[in-house]
Amino acid sequence: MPELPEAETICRQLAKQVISKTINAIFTGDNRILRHPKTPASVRRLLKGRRISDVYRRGKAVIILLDNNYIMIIRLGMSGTLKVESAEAPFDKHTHLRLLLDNGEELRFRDPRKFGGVTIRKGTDVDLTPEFCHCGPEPLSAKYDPAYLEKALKGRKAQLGVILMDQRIVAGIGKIYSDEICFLAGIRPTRAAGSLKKAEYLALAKATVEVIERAIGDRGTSAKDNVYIDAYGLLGGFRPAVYQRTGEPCVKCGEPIRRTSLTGGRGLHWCPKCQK
DNA sequence: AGTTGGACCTGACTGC
DNA sequence: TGCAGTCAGGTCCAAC
Repeated sequence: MPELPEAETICRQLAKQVISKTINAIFTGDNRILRHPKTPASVRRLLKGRRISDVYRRGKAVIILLDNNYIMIIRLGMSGTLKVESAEAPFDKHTHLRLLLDNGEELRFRDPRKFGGVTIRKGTDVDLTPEFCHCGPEPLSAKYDPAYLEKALKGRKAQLGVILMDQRIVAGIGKIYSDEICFLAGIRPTRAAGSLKKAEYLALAKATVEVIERAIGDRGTSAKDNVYIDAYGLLGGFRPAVYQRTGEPCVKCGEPIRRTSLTGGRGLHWCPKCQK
């Protein structure tokens, strides 16, 4: 499922293909993925004839900046993909948005599970939009350091593994990397987030940066039942140490990986020996 | 305010 | 073989 490294990979690939292209036509599929505005007519009005001036990432979202000072926010949900293809290439029923570019190619948003969506807002600063005005710092920014973490997590009783996925605390982390960061930091994701010692906040901050940088280097993660592919249709190369490895031996000590259930079939994965 | 848990959605998988 | 049931999870929302 696309988290920060997956979204970053897609952004870097898309940037090369769509920046400075003009959107000549807009075709929609299932309109439920249109979050704001909600109608195809409004989306067409805002996008038609616009030139794409930039593509970048914020958290897990792909941000497309338009020359009319509007921002398109594309959330990939858990099964969303973005691809540039020839307008002649076939597309299936899960392709919900197609933007025809002036070079005869189409930027296509496909999302079978429809957890993703497209939002268009006025402005040039995504952090001022309702979608991101409460979003936490990027984990690879200077703002995200041990002192920030300690302050943000102080007094919090929720499990660390859950808090790390809270986009208001830190942007871009989901299930895979929450598990992986806790493992690398040697801290159980089931611990109350506010119970960490100073050295542990330091370890957590360091582990976050290391895991995210490594995952970006590997172009993201494609887990067992995971449908993530990048903008070139390739699978990610990151191999999780604990995520979805319940019962399998820990890569460091061989102890079977444990899984703690959360609500809705979700779970935290961790090594009972390596993580305290 | 912080925390918990259900709903959304569908392909892939499991079990009878 | 076929069909019902289960699982996965990002985000939003309701309820304690």
